[in-house]
Amino acid sequence: MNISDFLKALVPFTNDELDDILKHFKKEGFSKNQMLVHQGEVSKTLYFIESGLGRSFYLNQAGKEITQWFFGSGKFMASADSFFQQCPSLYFIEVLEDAVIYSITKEKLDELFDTYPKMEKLGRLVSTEMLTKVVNKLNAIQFQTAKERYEYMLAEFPDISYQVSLGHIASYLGMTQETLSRIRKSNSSK
Amino acid sequence: MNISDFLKALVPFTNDELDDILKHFKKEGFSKNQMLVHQGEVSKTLYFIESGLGRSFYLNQAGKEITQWFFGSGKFMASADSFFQQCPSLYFIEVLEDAVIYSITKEKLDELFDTYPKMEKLGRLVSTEMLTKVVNKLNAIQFQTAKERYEYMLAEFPDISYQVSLGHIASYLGMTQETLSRIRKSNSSK
DNA sequence: TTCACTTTTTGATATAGGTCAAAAGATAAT
DNA sequence: ATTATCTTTTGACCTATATCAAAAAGTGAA
Repeated sequence: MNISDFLKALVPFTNDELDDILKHFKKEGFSKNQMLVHQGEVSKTLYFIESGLGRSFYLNQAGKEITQWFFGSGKFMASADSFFQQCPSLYFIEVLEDAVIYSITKEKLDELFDTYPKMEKLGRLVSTEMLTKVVNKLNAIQFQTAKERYEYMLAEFPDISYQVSLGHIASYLGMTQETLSRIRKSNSSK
Repeated sequence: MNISDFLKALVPFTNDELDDILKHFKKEGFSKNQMLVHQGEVSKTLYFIESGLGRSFYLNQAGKEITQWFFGSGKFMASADSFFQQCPSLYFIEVLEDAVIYSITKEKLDELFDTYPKMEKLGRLVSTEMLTKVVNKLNAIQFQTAKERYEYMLAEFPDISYQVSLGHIASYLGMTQETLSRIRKSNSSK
């Protein structure tokens, strides 16, 4: 999804405003497996995925990668804690499928917030929407069986469920890949 | 914590602005066990807790109350999904300790957003902060043992951990009250 | 096409934490 | 004070899912 369509859908920007806003973004292609943010660094960049797929993940005590979130096309992507609070990132951000991405620095975004009250509104809408999604995932994770969690994933992110490796999905859903493999098997035999 | 101190700490409102903004809120006392929002209703009200304590919870399939969030003094409280998306609330909002609460309707809040760009900023800051907290809880719930989750709660909400019943805390942390009771016992014997 | 490497599947076993039931301890109302 | 009600603790047992190990399937480069 195109970034200007996305912006216009949320807040009624004029074309002049949109032009100026888009000037602050940089459009770039990234290829599969590129790492956009590393754990421990302070991330200064917010990404918007026009096409492609990304994820955030961290390394647990055992050194295993734990996927924390998937970012599909038409979504903003960031190491939220690091970008918004300007603290060292707990997460890596990785491109999973070749992607076309718009990016903007924190400074430029803050400029936009100062210039356009409508941008503040956009920021507020995007974060409340994200908040709702995280709360949904939290409820799914907290009170559902492994199988129900996988079904939640299929319902909420149908596209992603088929593009991404079993291990990434399993860690995202808080289960081992063995368990997810068994769930898939039992589902397919019905 | 006082609402005007809270607002001023986040965004530099002038005194005139603050006066006008506060006029849109209503100050009220509520007593323990009062229910402010019921599951299924569309909530039109955002609350700010000056003193006291509240929680959101829902009933699971078995009809058991599952605490979803605690709201301490100096925080905004709402059934976020219902208030922001104006959909039927998945949650109840209940007062747990006698409270002094400021409330504002969605209409009046939207008026404020339209009048004061600074209010948009406030809204954005409050939701990103909330987002960060929910993400933290999600990580705690998803990858920690019951005991670690309780320790996360003690660290993140030390005050609440002692004011609230065992059962409420247990469901908040995604475990049974029996398990939490055993954890507390094993902690105290060390 | 073959070899190296990664991902997924399968099997056997272990365990954290759930469930159920009942006792003990608090709290509140008459 | 006494009874009723609610909350917490304790014990016995069970189950979903983790862990460990190895086989099988898939992918890609030379």
